[in-house]
Amino acid sequence: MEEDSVDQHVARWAAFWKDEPAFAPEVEGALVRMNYIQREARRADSAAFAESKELTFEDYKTLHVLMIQPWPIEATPAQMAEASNVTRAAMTSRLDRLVAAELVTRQHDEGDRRRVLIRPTAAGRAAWSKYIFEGMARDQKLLGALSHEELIQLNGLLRKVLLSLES
Amino acid sequence: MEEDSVDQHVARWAAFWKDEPAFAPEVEGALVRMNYIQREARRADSAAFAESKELTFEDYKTLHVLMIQPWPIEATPAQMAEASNVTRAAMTSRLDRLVAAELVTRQHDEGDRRRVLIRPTAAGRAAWSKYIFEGMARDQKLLGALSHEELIQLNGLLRKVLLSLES
DNA sequence: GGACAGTAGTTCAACGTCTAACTATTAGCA
DNA sequence: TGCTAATAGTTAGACGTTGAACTACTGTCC
Repeated sequence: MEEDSVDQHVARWAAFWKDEPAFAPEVEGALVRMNYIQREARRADSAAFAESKELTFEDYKTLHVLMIQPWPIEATPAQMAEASNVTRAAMTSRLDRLVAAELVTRQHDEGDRRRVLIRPTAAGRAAWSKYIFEGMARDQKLLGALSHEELIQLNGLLRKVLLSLES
Repeated sequence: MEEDSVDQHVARWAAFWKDEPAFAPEVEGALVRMNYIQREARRADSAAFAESKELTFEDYKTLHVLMIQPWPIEATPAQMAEASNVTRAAMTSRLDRLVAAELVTRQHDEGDRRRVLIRPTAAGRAAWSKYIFEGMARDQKLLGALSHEELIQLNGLLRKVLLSLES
C-alpha cells in the first residue's frame, strides 16, 4: 500500500530509536492517524458553522449532547459537562447562552432540589436537526475512502479497544 | 462480539431515524469510538502531567511538535502553531514560557529576517525524552486489547482514510 | 529604485474555560 | 432531631486562546 505522512513520521522515529524496544510503531501510527482524522472532522465542522449566525459550533455541540440522551430528552448540567469534556462551571455559562437564546430550559428537579434539569425547547430541537444531517454528510465524506465491509472491520477493531476501556 | 456503549448509542439513533437513509451507523460509530479513545488518551496524559512541576502538558506538547521535526531539529512558530492546532498568537505566548524556562531558543533566520527559528536546548531535549517513553507506555496500554496483527489491520484502514484526505 | 502587496511574528482586547470558593440541598449517623 | 459530610450548581478571579491590528521584512513589477 502507498505511504501516508504518518508512515514517514513513524519511520523517522523508528530509525531514531532503533534499539529502543519501548517504541511500538503500530501503536503510535494508529493514534496519530486517529488524531489526524479527528482534527479534519473538527475543522470541517468549524468551517460549516463559521457563517451561521444563529448558533456557534460550541453551542451546537452542547445542544447535541442533550439531544442524544435516551428518552425523555433531559439531562443535568453535570452530565452534559462530563459528556462535553468541560467543567461544570463552563457548562453553566454555556447553558446561560442557550437559555437566553431559548433553545433549552432550566428547571429544578422537584424530587431533588439540588439538581437542575435541562430540556430542549421546540426551537432547540429544530436548530439541532437543521445541522445534524449536514454533519452526518460531512462524516460520511470524511470516511468515504472505506467500503462498507471495511467500515465494519474498523468498528470491530475499535469496539475491542472500547470494551477493554469500559471494563 | 460483545456490545460496547457506542453500539447502544447507535442503535438508539438507528431506531430514531429508521426511515432516514442519510444516517450511516458504521460511520458514526467509527468516529464516536475514535473520539472516545482519543479522549481517554488525553485524560491519561493530563493526569500524568498533573503532578509535574517542571512542565505542563501543553508545554510538553509544544516541545513535542518541535522535537519530531526532521533533522535539523528546528521550526518556525507558524509551523509549530499549525502542528499544534493553535493560532500563531497562542504559539507566541507558549514559546515565551518555553524560552523563559530555557527549554528552547528563539533565533532570527539570517536568510529571511522575518522568520524566527525555534530550537531545543539540551535541557529541552532532556525534558522531552524524560516524558516521551512514559507516554508511549500509556499509548500501548490504551491499545493493549489489540494483537499485533490487529494493529496492522487497523493502521491499514486508517492509512486508507488518510491517503484520501492528503490528496 | 521605489511603491506596493504579501508574509512572519507579536501585541492587545474580548471571550471561554479552569480552579477554587460559596450557596443550597440531601443523606448518614449519633 | 440535630450535626456533619457529601453533592449539585453557580459565582469570581486567573489564565490561555482567538481575531484583529500592528511592526518588520521580502519579493515583484512598472
